[in-house]
Amino acid sequence: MALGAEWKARLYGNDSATPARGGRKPVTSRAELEHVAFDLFAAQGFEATTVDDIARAAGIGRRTFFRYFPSKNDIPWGAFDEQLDQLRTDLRAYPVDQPLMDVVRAALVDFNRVPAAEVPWHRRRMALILQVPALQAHSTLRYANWRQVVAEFVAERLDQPVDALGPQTIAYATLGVALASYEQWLRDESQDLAALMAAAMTGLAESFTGVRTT
Amino acid sequence: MALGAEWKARLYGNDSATPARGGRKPVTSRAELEHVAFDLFAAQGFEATTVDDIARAAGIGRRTFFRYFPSKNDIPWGAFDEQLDQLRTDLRAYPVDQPLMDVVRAALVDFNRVPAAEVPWHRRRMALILQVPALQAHSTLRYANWRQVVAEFVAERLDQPVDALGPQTIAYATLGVALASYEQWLRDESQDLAALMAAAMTGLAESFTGVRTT
DNA sequence: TAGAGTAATGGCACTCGGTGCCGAATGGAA
DNA sequence: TTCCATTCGGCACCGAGTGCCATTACTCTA
Repeated sequence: MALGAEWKARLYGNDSATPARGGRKPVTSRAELEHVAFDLFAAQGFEATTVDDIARAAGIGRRTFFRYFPSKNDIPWGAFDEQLDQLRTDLRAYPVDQPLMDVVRAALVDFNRVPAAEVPWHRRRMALILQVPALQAHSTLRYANWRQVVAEFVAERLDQPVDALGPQTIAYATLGVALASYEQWLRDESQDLAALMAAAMTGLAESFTGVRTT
Repeated sequence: MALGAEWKARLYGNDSATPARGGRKPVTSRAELEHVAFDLFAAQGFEATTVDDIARAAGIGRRTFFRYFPSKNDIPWGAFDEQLDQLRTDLRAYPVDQPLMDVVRAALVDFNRVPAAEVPWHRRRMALILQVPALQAHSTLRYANWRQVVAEFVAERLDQPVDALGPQTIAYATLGVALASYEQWLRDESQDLAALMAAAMTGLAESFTGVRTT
């Protein structure tokens, strides 16, 4: 379950400067398998689609499927971990005098911005992740890395250890904001994801007004 | 995975006024199995312990185990869903003029109060849930019910639909506060869980001060 | 052009969680 | 004792995931 280190090297590209001298060429790609799988999911549902089905539809062996994805549950996640590096960078690109939660909110919104052309695809992806129980569960493990990135940034700003209560709480809460927003976004096509996230964040802030902070 | 309706009836007690006329007596109990399982988990770890191991150690058939727990992942959860009814009640026991987030915070703290005698047990339970990847993942599904209870209460107070952005965001964020607090609590024996939750909540509130709420 | 080396493939067998089925065992009530 | 309800647990089966390993396909070099 806990996506080993080999995978990071294996899954997320050729790691730039890999010589890759010889050897047989991969017969397919993560992207292609993802596509094949999504079609099947749409047709028969996630649970009802077996890895065998996917492999057969893609013309590869079942065993080979598991060389492209560590698990069936990972199919919808694409190159998520790669994007985390971007988030890490983005968070630090904001001026240091900008209030902490403003930065977090802005970065959250940015992180989840997708090109208009990919919106329908992204919807399907997120619908799977947020609505299929097995994927809901699995996603927790993926979110952990995301939270870690946020927590690291907050920890720096607050000059606290990463695993201290403050940074961790904020990271968890921010994730909550994101998830609540996504659920809303999936419910209503016409809503703008970025706007929802901003609204959720400020809404949460508002709900705390009047709470004693000492 | 999605714990069916039969289970609610089956797992969580005799449902008070059940006549239970005749029939063979259960040969064991959830509590006993939980105990046997925890011993094995402590000895060999969660992953390394198979359902067969547990059944054998408890002197029951493997098939029977699954009549007591819907899955291996559910072992540490005890009677969680029962407690939710308590939370639901508690939230409404606070005066209506008490600020929303104060009530949520107080209820959160109350919900997680455990008798001193059970603290060591609770620690082991939560250590499993929060640290074993498979259980981390599975717990998401259990938390959903918890969030629902909080969201319902918030929705009433704000006079919004349960699935609106506000209630959902607050429910998610509150869950985050709880999880961050638990992680902290597990890290340091000497900390008081209730105090950590209160601190996390007010800390989150503080972090929002200065955020524009319009 | 014939290797030699390298990397991906995919079949096989296996483990483990989880389920449907069904006969056997158990205990209360008539 | 008989009937009924309920639990037990074996059996067969499914699907995800893994270790092993021979095979295939590709590149580079002698």
